[in-house]
Amino acid sequence: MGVAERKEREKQKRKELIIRAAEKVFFSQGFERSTMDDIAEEAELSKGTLYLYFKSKEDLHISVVHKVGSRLKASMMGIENLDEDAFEKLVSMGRATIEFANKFPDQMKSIMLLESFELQQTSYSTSQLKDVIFKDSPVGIVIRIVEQGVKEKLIRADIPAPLIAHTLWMQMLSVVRFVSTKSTLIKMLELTPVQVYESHFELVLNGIRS
Amino acid sequence: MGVAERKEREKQKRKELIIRAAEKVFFSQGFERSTMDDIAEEAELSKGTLYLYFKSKEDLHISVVHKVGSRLKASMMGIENLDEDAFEKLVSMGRATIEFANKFPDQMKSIMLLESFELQQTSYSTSQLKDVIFKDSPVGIVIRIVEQGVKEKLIRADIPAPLIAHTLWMQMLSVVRFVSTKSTLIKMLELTPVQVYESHFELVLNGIRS
DNA sequence: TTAATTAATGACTAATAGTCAGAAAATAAC
DNA sequence: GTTATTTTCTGACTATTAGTCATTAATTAA
Repeated sequence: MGVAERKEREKQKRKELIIRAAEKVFFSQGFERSTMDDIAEEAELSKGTLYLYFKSKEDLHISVVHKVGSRLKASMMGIENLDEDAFEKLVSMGRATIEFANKFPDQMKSIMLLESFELQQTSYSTSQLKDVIFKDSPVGIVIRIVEQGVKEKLIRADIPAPLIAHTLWMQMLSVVRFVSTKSTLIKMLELTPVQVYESHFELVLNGIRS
Repeated sequence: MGVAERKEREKQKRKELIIRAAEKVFFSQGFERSTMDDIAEEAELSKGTLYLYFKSKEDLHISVVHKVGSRLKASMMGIENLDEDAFEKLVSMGRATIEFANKFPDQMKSIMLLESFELQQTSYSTSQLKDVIFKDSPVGIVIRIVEQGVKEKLIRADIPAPLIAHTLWMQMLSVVRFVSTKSTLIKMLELTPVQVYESHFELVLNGIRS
């Protein structure tokens, strides 16, 4: 009798529904401004019900950001299989990230916020940790591209590939953060975001060249 | 008659007193957990008085973080005048930052948070902006060191020095953030924080070498 | 000494995250 | 088909706390 299974599926559906409603509310009003009542109304459920599926507003927020993160990752999945060398792929991934940040600035900010916070407070087992890091974040892809680059003798082999990959990803996030938070400064320096990004690629790729 | 001046000084003193009290409370309980009543009690003032000096909890928070930021900067002031070449100075500044982050992890986190947020929401005039960026953040020092490096022909001249400097500083913050938020991951990769930092210096300085 | 100005207070309001006893709906038992 | 049991949902309620403001106290000027 598949009743339990169906209920399980329905539960998951409700959860998704709530996440969708919360995403809508969070990104239209901002996290702080959004109340659980707003989200409940958007989801056409009562507030109490939200707490059956998420233990707190913060918990719901994390689910939303995870969802956004996996969307960014999805937008990059194609790049790994292109017929390009490692450097070209890394630049393509960078450009995809920039494009995402331009199209969905708030979503990008939330991803960066997640990357800054999550692991310090939550405690995962080692195996769960792998999932968390590699499921939503694009860093898993970057690692494989760096490994490809080491094989191609394009990227230096004296530093472990995963470390290079994480460094690249952090640096990518930091330049996106810079452009989005310091745009006034960039104008003041008589630069454009494009110049900042291009210099970033130039500096960073020069650093990892073998 | 210097009454107005004395009063002005006393006002400033009160403000400092409140900032000190708030710093104590914020860093012992965390920002979210700290209530304005806690801070008022620590400052031996009533809550209403806090609002005579700061327009909101967030405003007070920003003042506290600015103070912490200028302390980090102060700990670096000496380096600029050492008898070292630009690369050595940059590494020294990096190490000073790491040391600060190890000694005062919460304070460092708050600085990183400030660097992510501030400018997007507040609106300064161009001249004020310069102050905000260069008064508390160590980036002003980094710019001068990079300029020295360009003169010494150690650092590439094809990218504007301020842009290189900002990139370096962002990257420094991002590696500190990485080490502090992803320590479990670093262990998983069988690495140590020291290795992560050393690779960072190696990659980054290699990138800017002329 | 009195008037006027400035600073400080803390009881009060408004907003909202999270709870929980009871209602409603779905499922199982007979 | 009816009743009992389990699951899901509800929204009124509580607790907390940021921020306000009428009142009081202290300081300065007249």
